[in-house]
Amino acid sequence: MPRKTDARARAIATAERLFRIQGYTATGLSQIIEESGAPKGSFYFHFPRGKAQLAEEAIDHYVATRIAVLRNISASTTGDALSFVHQIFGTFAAEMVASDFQYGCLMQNLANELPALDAELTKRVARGFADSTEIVAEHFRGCGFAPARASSTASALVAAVEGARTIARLERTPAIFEALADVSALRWAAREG
Amino acid sequence: MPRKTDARARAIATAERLFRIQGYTATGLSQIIEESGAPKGSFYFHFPRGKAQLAEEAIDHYVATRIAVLRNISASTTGDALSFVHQIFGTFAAEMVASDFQYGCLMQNLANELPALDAELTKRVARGFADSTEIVAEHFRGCGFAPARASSTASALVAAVEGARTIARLERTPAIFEALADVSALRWAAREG
DNA sequence: CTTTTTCTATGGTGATCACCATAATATGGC
DNA sequence: GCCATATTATGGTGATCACCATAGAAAAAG
Repeated sequence: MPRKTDARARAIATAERLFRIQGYTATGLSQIIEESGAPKGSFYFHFPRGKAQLAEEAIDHYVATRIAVLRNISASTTGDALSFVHQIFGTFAAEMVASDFQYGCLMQNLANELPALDAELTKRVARGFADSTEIVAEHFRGCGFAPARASSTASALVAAVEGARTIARLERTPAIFEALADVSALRWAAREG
Repeated sequence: MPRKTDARARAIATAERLFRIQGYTATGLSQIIEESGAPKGSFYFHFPRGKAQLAEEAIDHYVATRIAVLRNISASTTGDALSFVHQIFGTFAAEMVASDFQYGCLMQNLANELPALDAELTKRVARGFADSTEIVAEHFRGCGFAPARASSTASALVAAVEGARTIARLERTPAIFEALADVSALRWAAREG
């Protein structure tokens, strides 16, 4: 008994988009249903646990995509920490420019509305950050960083990217990403020069 | 004709607290009125423009407090960039621990709900970030940094603090602040050692 | 005390919220 | 065509949302 419609997938994609732009609480189910073009009558058939379940599936998709991006960057800069960092900043900056600074990070948006989230959803957000950080740390270890330093640097990098997103949305310019790249470059230049 | 009640001030303080914990959209006026103990009948007397005005006054107060904190730290670490940075991370980490990781940054929470904000409120959020960054940049210039490098470093620091807040709330530990401090220390040690 | 201003109580507006019960309709396998 | 499952329409639930009109109470000024 295979699926016959794409209403479910479209609802998830629309939810991901709107949650990133507006946030979780500020986005009503009616808007998601309307903009996704999905039928209004079948929402609770596809998502019996309602809005929370929809958010879970949206963040699962978001995290998977983000991890894939990080893995790609890591693979293309093997052994080169500075290029890795620069490419991360560059990629996220480009994404923001492409969306005219409308899109935030879904994990961050959800994390800033923690009291509205149930335990399961909270767990997935935390896991998204942990998994992202681990991939970055793994790359740094591959550059010869000691494990502790690789972890610290990875955490710092992930935090910086999140903060940069917030500020870039507000200022509507990728300047903050360039500032972070500059500071990183200084750091490595200082170590080696 | 002096003020006779503190209902207004209490509403602002409660709004600031709840907006920091729950976000702007997720916090209803009814909750603010109830928790502040303010009379229900006089809200639109004190805040004729409603929720938006309340948020404006809340962020004005928040930004003023934050700027005062930054100035204090700057004054106590004159000419010492590393101590300045460490004390910033330490202070914000301590604030988060003290509130059991409940409080986010009001500027960041509002910035993540931009579509729900009117132009005036958006402007004040942006100004809060700009003013904070300028104070940090000023300190770095006082440490002998060239103006461009002082600005980049200040922007990067502010972004890192914002991202760290998000992650710290989620993980319920100040570890991310320590990671940032470690990375900063490495950076300066590399330059000087 | 009277007047003026400041503040609050009451009770509502329509809109939207997430959610759901019921029944009808598609669509597949047979 | 028949049956079982998958999907959708309809029409609602009570709750909460931000907001407001009106009137009354409290307090300062004269």
